[in-house]
Amino acid sequence: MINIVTWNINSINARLPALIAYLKQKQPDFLLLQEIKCLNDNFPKQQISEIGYNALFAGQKAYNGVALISKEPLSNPLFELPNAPEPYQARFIQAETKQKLKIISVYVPNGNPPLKDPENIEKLKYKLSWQKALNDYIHKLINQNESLILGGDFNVIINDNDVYNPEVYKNNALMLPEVRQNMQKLHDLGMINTFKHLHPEGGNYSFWDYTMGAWQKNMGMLIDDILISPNLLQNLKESFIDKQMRGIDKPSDHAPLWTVLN
DNA sequence: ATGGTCGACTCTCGA
Repeated sequence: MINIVTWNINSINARLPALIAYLKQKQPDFLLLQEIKCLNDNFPKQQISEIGYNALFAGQKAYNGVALISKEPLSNPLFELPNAPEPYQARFIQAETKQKLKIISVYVPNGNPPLKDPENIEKLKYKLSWQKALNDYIHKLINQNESLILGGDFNVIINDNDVYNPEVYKNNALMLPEVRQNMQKLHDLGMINTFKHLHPEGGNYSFWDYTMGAWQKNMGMLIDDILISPNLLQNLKESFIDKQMRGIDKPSDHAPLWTVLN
């Protein structure tokens, strides 16, 4: 059994006690983090290694940042998405397990605010370019018959039933048709969205905004996903969202999403 | 109950 977890932690240093307690208690094999929001020099590698975990990370100042936390040491790290748009942002990290699984943590650009003012269209364009670069890269790996675990915050509400009120978000960069089409491309390449494959009914969320009492009112959305390559589908056991982590003191606005393979 | 999101950073931006 292999447990893979993705969690947008919204600052690894603000969340460090919760992270350490979570690793100690739940013992995932692989934890994919997003929005660590620190420079590499400020990554808490000592505290993580003290509890028996390895860490690879791609950080930057103040924003973004991704990491791979693992029980086994990982090899062949890649810290940049090939052909990603300029300027560089820390949104991609990949490494390999002993069994030659490629594990990838991504923080896809948010892209808001959409349209309206011309200056801000740049964020949406950056998102679309980044998604295309990811799709091209995954396409290449699938053609090479690699075994892939691709997890992270994709910043896409895939279906209308993945958000409490789709009307509110219909012009939002998380739901725009071209953004959804780029996400659909991963599916068309054969990648399987583990949670949605096992729970197609909708109404399950991984993110609740800090504002509006969104958590208390269950005004959430599903934007965190773990995708696996088609050659791993036979091993897919279960997937679930660990909602209780959104209810802790000083929570991230995202809950961890788990996938179990055998 | 006189509030109302959070985190990083220099005070405003990004989510």
